[in-house]
Amino acid sequence: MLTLTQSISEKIKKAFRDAGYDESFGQVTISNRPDLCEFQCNGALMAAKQYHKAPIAIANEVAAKIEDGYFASIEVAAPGFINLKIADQSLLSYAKGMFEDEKFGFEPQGAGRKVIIDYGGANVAKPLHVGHLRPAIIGESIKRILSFDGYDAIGDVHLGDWGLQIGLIITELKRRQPDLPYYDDSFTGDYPKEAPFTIADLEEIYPYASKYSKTDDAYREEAKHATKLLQDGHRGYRAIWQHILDVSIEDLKKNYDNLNVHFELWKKESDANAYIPEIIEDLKAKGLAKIDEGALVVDVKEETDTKEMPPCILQKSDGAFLYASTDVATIYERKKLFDPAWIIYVVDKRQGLHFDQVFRTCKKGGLITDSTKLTFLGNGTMNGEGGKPFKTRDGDVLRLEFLIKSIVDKVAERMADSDIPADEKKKICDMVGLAAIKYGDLSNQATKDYIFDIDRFTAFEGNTGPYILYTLVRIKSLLQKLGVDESFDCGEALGSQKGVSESEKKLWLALSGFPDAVRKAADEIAPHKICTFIYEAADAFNSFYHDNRIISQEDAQIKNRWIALLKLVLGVVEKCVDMLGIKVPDRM
RNA sequence: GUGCCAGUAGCUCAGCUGGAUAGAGCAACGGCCUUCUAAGCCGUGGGUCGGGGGUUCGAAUCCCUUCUGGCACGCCA
Repeated sequence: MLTLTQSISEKIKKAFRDAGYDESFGQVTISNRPDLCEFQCNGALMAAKQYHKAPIAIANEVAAKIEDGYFASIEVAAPGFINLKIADQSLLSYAKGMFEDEKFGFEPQGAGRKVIIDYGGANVAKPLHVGHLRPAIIGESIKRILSFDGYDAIGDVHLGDWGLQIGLIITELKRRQPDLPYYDDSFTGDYPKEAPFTIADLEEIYPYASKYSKTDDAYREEAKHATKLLQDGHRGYRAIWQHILDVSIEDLKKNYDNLNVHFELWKKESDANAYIPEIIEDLKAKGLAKIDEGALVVDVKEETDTKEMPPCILQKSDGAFLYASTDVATIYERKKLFDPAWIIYVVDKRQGLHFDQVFRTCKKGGLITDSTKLTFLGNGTMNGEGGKPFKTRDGDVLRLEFLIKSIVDKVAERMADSDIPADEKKKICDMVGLAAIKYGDLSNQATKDYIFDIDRFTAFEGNTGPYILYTLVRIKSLLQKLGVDESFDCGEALGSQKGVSESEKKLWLALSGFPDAVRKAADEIAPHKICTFIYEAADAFNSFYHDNRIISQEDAQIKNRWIALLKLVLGVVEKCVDMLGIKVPDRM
């Protein structure tokens, strides 16, 4: 079905046509002057130039042609705006269509197309830290939005398991436990099933080794060498690597689960490793990959470049592969295994140049064709107070679980007086805390840096996740008190326009913007547009709620229409919140 | 040095494919709870949209320039 603005636009376009003008000027938008009208058309202003005519004259001619009955008022305002108010019955009739549609009037566009969203960025052997939060939250939301838009949306965690970090751990572990069989080249038996370390050990070993390698060149060289040996298939190192994977992935799954972030694919950089040699041979054969300063590189400069564009390095002078190699190979692998129409990377924006190089290499080398769109969605950084990077008091990166805990604790403080049983309350605090974090994050543009202020996010007033949840909980509670069940016929309840108040109409209008809002969010891969819609709907609902006593309403027709309204608010907003990856409690 | 991004109310952010009086939340101030959850609602004050040019009937939005801040620029990921 058409969205409300589309369907109004159709009528205005017809009027432009009937008045002898190009119908493209009939596009209608939601009014930016709600005091004057609900919808506006600026087409007469734009048509004035082409037809060499005063805009006001065009507007008047067009307004005279607009079909009567659908609108409550049609006004022309200087210098040439056409201002429209929709009639109650037209609006309710549109709302009826939303009820009857599985997606509330939203027309999916992605059917039959596969999109892979790469938004994990987690590394094995390293705990999730605050830097992992944004890609996880944004990526999960984009996946849900695109899935709603009909795409076959696949989230891939794409674990970092193949770089120097593993070499560092192997080296450090060797220093600490040199007698382990993994380091004995003459060992031919089976390696132990059990890892010689726990996740807690790894979380200590890696930072230590990383730090130490910066002060000791020989140590660093050894780690690089270990990385190379691992990639070349060193048996013992492969076994250690497998232990690291086993221990880490279990822990990561648990942590992502707690965030309500889920991946369809748990692929790893190493999975793409097998493709690297053939890709390199191919690129060499095509004359694209060349030795430069000892490294194997692909020149990715383009004539239109206005900036320096360093080549994409596929193989280091010591023969080892690196970040760019695995990313190129990953795209190749994805093309081969899934042939997606679209691959979206939700990764820190500081990696923009790297992905530019990788994408160009893939396109130049024919590893990917025009049938697969590549998008780099660089997310901005989450900063602490004063816009400075989020650190602990000691200056270390803050672990994600600590951040979440501090938010949930604040929520619990707020809920201390509630008489909800402790175990249920705990679950509610988790949900509300996560909603505070996610809504706070997603209501900002994904590509911009933003300030995460714990006190502000846990304040629970204004445009926040908890406010949204509170609103939904209110509605749930109302419907429960009203005893409304599935059999309630919303369509029939919309038959009467009796006594539609201003606040009620505003709420219907707000809800009718759902298809447009989701369309924009999907087309622009911009979850914050969903947040804007949610807030406007919640705001309109709370005004309506304040103005009208629903349960005690005696007129059955009005009461039933209000029940339908409640159901539509709940259905639409819950859908939106779900697209953000936020869960709604039954009470709070 | 080259390039990218940002600069909008005291604070945090929307708005940016040109349109009417630039919006919201927080903070400040003033109202509203014997009545469906006050984590709410209603209202007041607060902005030469970093500065300067230009294009246009019309610019926060497009172009140029300049200042400030952040980031990235060959063998880390």
